[in-house]
Amino acid sequence: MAVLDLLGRRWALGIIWQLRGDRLTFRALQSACGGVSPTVLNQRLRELRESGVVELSEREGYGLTASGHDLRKALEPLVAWSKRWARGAPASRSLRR
Amino acid sequence: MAVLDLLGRRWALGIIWQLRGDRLTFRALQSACGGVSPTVLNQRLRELRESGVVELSEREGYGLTASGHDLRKALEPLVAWSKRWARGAPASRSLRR
DNA sequence: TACTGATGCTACGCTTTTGATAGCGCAACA
DNA sequence: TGTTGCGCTATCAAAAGCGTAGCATCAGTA
Repeated sequence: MAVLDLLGRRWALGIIWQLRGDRLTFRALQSACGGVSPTVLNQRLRELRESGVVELSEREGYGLTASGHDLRKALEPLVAWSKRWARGAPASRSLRR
Repeated sequence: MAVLDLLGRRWALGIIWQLRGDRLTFRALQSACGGVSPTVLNQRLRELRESGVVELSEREGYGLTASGHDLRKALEPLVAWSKRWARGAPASRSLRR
């Protein structure tokens, strides 16, 4: 299941989720993701671009490809679940780092 | 989006996916995930248990909770997407480590 | 009473990944 | 000619992950 390898890296899911609406510049994306280090952001973006999920246009910045939008749609049940989960399990959010 | 933090760690999605059917013992789960080190597996399992997604029964090993099964269902569109993606983008699977 | 095998899990040392910060090269603009 | 914003890289420290070995416990068995 290669997709779990692609998406099971830190920020990968978040990046896709942040790009669900308008296109974002590198720096906008960086701050939207809570200040990821540019090293990792760039690495993730490279992987996602090589996977055909994310694309960069010079004018408008980063955005999802058609395939990426499909992926974002496939993520929606997950987000719906997470909302239910956040409501139902308030003690569970304390993951120490 | 705390769920992306929980699930955006290595093996987290895979563990949930492996538990979709029967319950598995620690070691069975370990080999089902391609030989994850017990250190990481145990840490992920602890996080997932604290989040109420996975549970351990002494008799039958690890399995999903009701919430965990919901999550697994929410993951199905993602798996469907990944199959399409694997078919359509054969050049994309080469993520260097 | 050992002995055997399976369980969940920890300890250790090392590699890889991620993080924080600074800054480069470039282009548009004033 | 400076300034601003862009994508992105360099560097180094910290955190996460990995591989291996092994512990403690319990059930079955001889």
